Amino acid sequence: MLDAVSVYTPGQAAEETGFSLDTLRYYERIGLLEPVERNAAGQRRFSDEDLGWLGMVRCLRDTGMPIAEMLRFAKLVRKGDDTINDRVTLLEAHDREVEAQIAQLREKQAALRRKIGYYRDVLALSETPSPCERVEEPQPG
Amino acid sequence: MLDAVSVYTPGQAAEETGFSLDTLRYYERIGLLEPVERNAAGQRRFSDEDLGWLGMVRCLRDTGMPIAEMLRFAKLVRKGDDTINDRVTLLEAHDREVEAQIAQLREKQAALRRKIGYYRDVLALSETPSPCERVEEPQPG
DNA sequence: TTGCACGCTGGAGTGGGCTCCAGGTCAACA
DNA sequence: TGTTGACCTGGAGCCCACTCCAGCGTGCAA
Repeated sequence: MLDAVSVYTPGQAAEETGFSLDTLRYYERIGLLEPVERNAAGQRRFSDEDLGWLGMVRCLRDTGMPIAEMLRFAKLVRKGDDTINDRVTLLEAHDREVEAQIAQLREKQAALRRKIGYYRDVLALSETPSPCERVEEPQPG
Repeated sequence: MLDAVSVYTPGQAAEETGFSLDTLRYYERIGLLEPVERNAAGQRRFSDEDLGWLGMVRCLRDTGMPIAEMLRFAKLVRKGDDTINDRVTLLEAHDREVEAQIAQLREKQAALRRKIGYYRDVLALSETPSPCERVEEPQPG
């Protein structure tokens, strides 16, 4: 397979990853991103590998992993293939947390919808006043 | 229906709602919670209504609504029944955001699981070395 | 009558995750 | 030759949502 190795300016990297320039620099500063290659003028040139890793970071970040834990994962990756077991353990734990997060969102969303339904009933009754109907429980808010 | 009106100490309210004492005081301070009743000694006594509202707050907070927006909602609630339409609008918008959040989590979770699967394949191959199998794409991390 | 638990206040501090800024370099174009 | 525009650095600042603290009051039980 012919690996077309590309190189990206900071602006392009930001565009591709959705992280801001400042965030990319910040990630490099704290070691979440390994020191990025530079051109003669000292400007960053991101590689495909960098972008791949940033994709992973985005995935973890968007699922709520704190930076401290991403750093732990990054260290494992850098340590080499011996750490794959540990990486799986870490990612599986995270997967379970994501699952829990979704479950909790669904649950609260259901409550939210009940509330909306309650308000709708109130509105329906006030539009068509008929003394026989009644919305059961008064609700907070 | 016989409303057994209860009253709760700050400690009990914290217990019931899962918010810390400091958070309850903070919410009152910023106006997310209306000024709570006091006993002769000036200590807070939370009502069932307070707890009900705090339940709503917990639901909104746990689904990621920022405090500023909860304050907007709180103001509508205080303004009275004329605002029920606005409240529905606000909550429906929030419901859509929750939906989007869940969708995004599911999507990223799928990527996460592909990654875990990839690692598992790598592990399986290194345990049972057989040169015919190959894990397709090298992955970042 | 003292000791402890619980609560009060105003204000300062914290932690996470960026975000902004001044002052500078460099390359390309008009 | 001058002016953009993209990028550099170190360090300060910001926002959110709490969290902690000193110093104080109250009420009950041993």
